[in-house]
Amino acid sequence: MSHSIKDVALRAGCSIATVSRVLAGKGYISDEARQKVEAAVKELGYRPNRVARSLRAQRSRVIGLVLSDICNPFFSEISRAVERVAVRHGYTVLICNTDEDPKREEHFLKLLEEEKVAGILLSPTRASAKSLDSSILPPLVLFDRKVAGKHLDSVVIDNEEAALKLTRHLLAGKHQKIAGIFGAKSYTASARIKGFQAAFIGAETRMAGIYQVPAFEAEGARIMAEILTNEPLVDAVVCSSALLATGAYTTLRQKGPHLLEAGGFVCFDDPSWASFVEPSVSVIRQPATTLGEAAADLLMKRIVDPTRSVSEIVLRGDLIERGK
Amino acid sequence: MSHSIKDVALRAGCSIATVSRVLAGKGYISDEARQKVEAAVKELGYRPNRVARSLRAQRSRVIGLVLSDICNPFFSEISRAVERVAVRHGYTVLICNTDEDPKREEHFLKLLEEEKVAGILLSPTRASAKSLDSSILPPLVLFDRKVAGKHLDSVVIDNEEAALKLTRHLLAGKHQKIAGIFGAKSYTASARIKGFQAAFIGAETRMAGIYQVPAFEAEGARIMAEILTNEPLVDAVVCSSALLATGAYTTLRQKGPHLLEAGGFVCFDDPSWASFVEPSVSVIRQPATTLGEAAADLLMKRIVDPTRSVSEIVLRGDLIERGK
DNA sequence: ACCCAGTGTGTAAACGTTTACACATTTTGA
DNA sequence: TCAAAATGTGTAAACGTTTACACACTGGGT
Repeated sequence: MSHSIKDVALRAGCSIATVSRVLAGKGYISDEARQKVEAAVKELGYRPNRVARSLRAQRSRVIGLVLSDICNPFFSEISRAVERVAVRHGYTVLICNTDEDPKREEHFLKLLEEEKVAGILLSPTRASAKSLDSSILPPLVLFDRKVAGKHLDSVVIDNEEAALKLTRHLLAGKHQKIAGIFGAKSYTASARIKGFQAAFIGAETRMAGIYQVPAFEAEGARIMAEILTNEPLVDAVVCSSALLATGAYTTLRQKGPHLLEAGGFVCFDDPSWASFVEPSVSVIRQPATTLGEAAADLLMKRIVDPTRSVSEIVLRGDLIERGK
Repeated sequence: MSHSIKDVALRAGCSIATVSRVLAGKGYISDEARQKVEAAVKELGYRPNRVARSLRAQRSRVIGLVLSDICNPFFSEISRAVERVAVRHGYTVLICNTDEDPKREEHFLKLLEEEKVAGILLSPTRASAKSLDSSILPPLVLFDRKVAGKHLDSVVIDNEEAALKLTRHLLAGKHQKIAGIFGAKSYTASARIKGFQAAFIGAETRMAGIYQVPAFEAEGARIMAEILTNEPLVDAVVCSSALLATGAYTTLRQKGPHLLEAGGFVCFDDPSWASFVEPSVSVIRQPATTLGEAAADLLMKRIVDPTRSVSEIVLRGDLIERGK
């Protein structure tokens, strides 16, 4: 068993209040007491118990990060940024994978409340409105996605604009029929679909189907194969995330290289290979690190001042034009 | 403020002990009491305070995951597996990025001890031996890397054997001079270097330099360019991680396509593009999910029974032969 | 000589649980 | 019929902090 503040007090020959004050560095302390306490702390290798601290303070130095898939490079980049900012402010990060499942999301939000975390960063699933008002939650900042009808701190990317930009870029080529592959269930996907559709207004190129599948590589590969057989006239594809794009690209390499050679493939998220395949593929690069940092910063501010006015930050994706 | 067990007791017309017993489901409780308590819990929307629980129990339902970079796909796959297992056992995961910095590692280990986590999963940096015995740590399982001279639970991959296998595969081709790019500072890197070197014993092909750099994409690109200019005779490269490989590959696309065309590039970690570039590249696929699950399982067992005998699990990497 | 502000320290309550112990009542078994 | 065991409940202590409050002492200004 490790030592408690009592042991330190005993050793330093003072009361636990004095020890606590020395540790916290506030209140009046004589030099003599300070030195004795510091010596005792060192000798015993005393480390304060954060659980006790949290209980007393009614708030811990932990923040919760609730996201749908830490293996998605977009989210892992965000996690990294969040962790950095948190550590800089003396917080640690509790990570929760929802897999886009509202049940799991609700479970985690409750859990985090029970853990008395100082704040929560959440990229909500479609159906999360309910879980949000059902209980008294700690300070909360949304990232990547918003919740309809809720006025909350948030940091998102203008997905509609980005998808519009990306699709228009494709439209500038001479493709006849463009299909779109998007993630299922997410706010993000809907926004991108809107932008995708908007790009066709007044354009000659015809839009083919809009496909929504769970955001995994295998799903991207599967749906791409399906499109290739069901809609043989499709000669261009917009892909809504690195994971889906990687899967779709693999399929295209095998079963639709003509499409790739004609530059008919673009996607979100700048996967590493996009720059070195031939021809290289144009992408929307999402500022994931900036997003993660902004969201974490916002949360820190919200924790310090719960009454501050709501911030809704919108970032823009960058179109990186490639294609040989 | 949310409700406490006291409020529930008041509402249910019993003592807090009874409420606690109903919630824990142990001890003798009458049906009447149980129903009243359950009703009160529901009406008040009561949720237990885990911080108080942890303080009382001297152990929380949180485990710490200490790794060097969550953006590294190898580690993010592990994180995901760990999180899954943890949640299944009713735990949450506190994530800590060390960036291979022993100072940060030491800081996090102390922090996790202060948080009274139930256990720790650690992929140690080179210099972590000290921080490991300096304090009384919670149950600990090492993953991906071991610590020399310590007999601790661990799950690692046989990196020497894997590197040997991978290099031999390259040796079967007709390359003249093979360079190796490895991560810096890590136990893993040393083991892979050993295997790399061992492959040349009795072989005709000459080994060129062994390069060690921090495991980031940009570093891989940089060092690859350096090799190309400093050792123009190098006609094959072994790369020690997906991150380094992606960087190195990008450079090679531009400045050394002949090397790629001759199949002179192999790496660890099966990055997504390895299968669809031309010619496709052979890799060692590391069983990251298996590793993460095994490590988390081991930790769960260690938490339940601190006296059980130490397990050192060694997994094998799979050589995936590609190349056109 | 007295008061007040500024220092320095200790005591004890509080945070929300779990649980050992005590006590009361009921059931069981001889 | 009575002891022992089983059942049900409450009281209070403990976990390790922080901090309000009380108290004591110092020194300076009147």
